[in-house]
Amino acid sequence: MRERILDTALEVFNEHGYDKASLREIAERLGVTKAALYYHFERKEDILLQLHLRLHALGRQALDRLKDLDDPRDGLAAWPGLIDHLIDEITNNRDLFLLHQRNHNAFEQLQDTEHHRADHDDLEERMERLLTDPTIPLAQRVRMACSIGAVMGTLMRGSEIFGDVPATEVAELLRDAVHDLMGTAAARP
Amino acid sequence: MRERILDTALEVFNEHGYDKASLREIAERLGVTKAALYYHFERKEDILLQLHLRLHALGRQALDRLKDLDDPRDGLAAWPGLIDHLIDEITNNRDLFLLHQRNHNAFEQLQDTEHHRADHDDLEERMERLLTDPTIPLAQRVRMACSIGAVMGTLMRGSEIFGDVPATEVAELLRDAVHDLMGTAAARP
DNA sequence: GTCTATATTTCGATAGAC
DNA sequence: GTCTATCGAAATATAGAC
Repeated sequence: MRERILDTALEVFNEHGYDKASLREIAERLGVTKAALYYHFERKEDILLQLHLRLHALGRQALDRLKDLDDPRDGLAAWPGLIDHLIDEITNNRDLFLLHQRNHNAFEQLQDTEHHRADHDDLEERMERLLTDPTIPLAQRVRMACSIGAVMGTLMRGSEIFGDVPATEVAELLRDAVHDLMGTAAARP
Repeated sequence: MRERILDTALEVFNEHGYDKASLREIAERLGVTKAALYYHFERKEDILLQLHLRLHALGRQALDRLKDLDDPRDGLAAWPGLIDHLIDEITNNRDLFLLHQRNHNAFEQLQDTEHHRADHDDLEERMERLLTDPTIPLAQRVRMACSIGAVMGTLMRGSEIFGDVPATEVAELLRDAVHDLMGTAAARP
């Protein structure tokens, strides 16, 4: 039941935005009442938190692979694999990524109240640490940020723009584009 | 005074998100009361609408330039100029773009209630029309979407990641990156 | 144009029965 | 685990004086 609530909440949150989405509507879609939700989650915020953890789990393994490299600069070699992974994950979990992107403020305020800051080692912070790593040339870091933005920006609104094109075809073109984007970076100082 | 309200509202909206931002806080920062705001704007929604129009004005001229081309495929030649323009506009109006990106749902619900759909010819719709234009090869359209995502994604979180780097330097690297991204696209079928 | 009230609504959250 | 009923808070919005 917890999972059913989370699935439905994800739907409603994406339709109205987290703030304007009401627990009443979530409950109604599940055929129960508001109070029933409070048996499974203490606060509305906790529902969002669990969805955040879903998202976090998706990225953890990918970033762990990068982290285990001895030399952070080897990250460049691992980058294409990371991007491929990202493309797959966004394609398979677009709702989750959409929620995160379009409710940025809600997720930010989540971290303020978050009690378990110690263990959860936020996904975005790790990405930020990577993009600010001074041992990586600035030009490359900019291109890393570009590639992430390109993948996100293209796939997020994917269904509206490239909705009539097979997802695998878009993914392929996307990989090509990012390849060109990162490829020439190594040739520069 | 209207402009002062809009400026302050933009600040508060970006700090707490549109939904959680209260008119009380906006009024307090201006040293007036809530009721005073209602003399200048009929509803909270109208404040957001005016900020939307500010954003819309920024993009209109750029897209108009593209629109006036006889052959839509000439858009490819004009694309680098459009991207340069976009980079400048985001750099000079980051708060406005941030508001739009991080409160997507609020802006969506804005259009539902919007009375003046006729004239306002939404910026996003025009961009979407361009990216779905079937006379442009799919590979190029994907790269157009990529370049927009790259610019947005990099500059939006710019102050947090590349905050210690001069904006002009980031912009320069960004232009290079987008150039490589679009450059090789022409060489493909 | 700005103020002091106050009306109205909606939502998150709780208490206690079943 | 789910229900009915209700509380309390907060926000948008309005009425009318100055």
